[in-house]
Amino acid sequence: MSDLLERLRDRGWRLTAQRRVVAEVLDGDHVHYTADEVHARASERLPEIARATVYNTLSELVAIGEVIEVSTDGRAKRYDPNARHAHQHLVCSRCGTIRDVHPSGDPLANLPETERYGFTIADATVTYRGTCPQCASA
Amino acid sequence: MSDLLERLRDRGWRLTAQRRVVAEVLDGDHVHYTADEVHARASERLPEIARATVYNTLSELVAIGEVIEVSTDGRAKRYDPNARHAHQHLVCSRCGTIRDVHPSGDPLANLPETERYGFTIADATVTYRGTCPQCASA
DNA sequence: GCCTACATTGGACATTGTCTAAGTCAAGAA
DNA sequence: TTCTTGACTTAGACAATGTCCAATGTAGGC
Repeated sequence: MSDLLERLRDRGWRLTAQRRVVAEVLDGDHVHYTADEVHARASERLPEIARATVYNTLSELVAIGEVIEVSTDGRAKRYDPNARHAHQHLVCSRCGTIRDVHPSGDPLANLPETERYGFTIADATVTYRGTCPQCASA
Repeated sequence: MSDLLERLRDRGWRLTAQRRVVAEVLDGDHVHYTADEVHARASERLPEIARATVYNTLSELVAIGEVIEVSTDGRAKRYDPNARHAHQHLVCSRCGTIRDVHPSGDPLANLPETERYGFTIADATVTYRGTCPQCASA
């Protein structure tokens, strides 16, 4: 099934029930959950899973680049399993939901050398903010 | 001195010592402080200022658009007093410091209608991430 | 099937931010 | 100037999110 699990095994990860469940939760849907939402969904399948384990697993997935950590507001971070395709985010200012979008152009090209101040720049993220259709009609 | 205070008075704000100090801290420097850093610096001039007051004042300044709230990582929000000139941010992944930068082009123009999913888009922010010279040499 | 290093657990703790009730004070009125 | 009043501030409790640790459990190699 999930080739995410394959890749984890290739990295020498022990495949525990907990990690499997967390990976499945992330894999299953295209919404970007908070750590607590992942925990809630994982608990449905594996009721005794600890919050700390979810946090650990998510951090590890982020560290190896399988998942991207997104913090759009000052609230909880959200976890984006779609790390394999470059994309940006569209955020609803009211409810906080996030959609993946694919703008054209490369933002890095828009930052001239004189505006880099000696930084070694690794990447650029673009966040579009607005109101989603559901919140607009509510 | 600060015409920020002028503008606040024009809006009917009561000019208390606390608000004055918070405005001065933001005005003084071009670094983007966290709320606690603002509180620490404000305390130097007005030792009895409460944390809640700093939070209140910052929120109010954000609400009226004098200050921008920036959350680049999942940690504390930072407050950017440079709200009057459009700009983006360059963030050091290691130490978290933020610099204002002015890229060319308009990111909004790069998001085609088919990628807007019915959202009413208000604005776009670009965050460049990398390593600052200080962290690179350390 | 046994071992053992790695993973999980549960709960204490840390950080950041919010709320409230009681006291204080800026600024307009007299 | 002094008075009055409603907006502002305070201290501390509380909430949300995230981190850490010692004890316990278990995946996978032998």
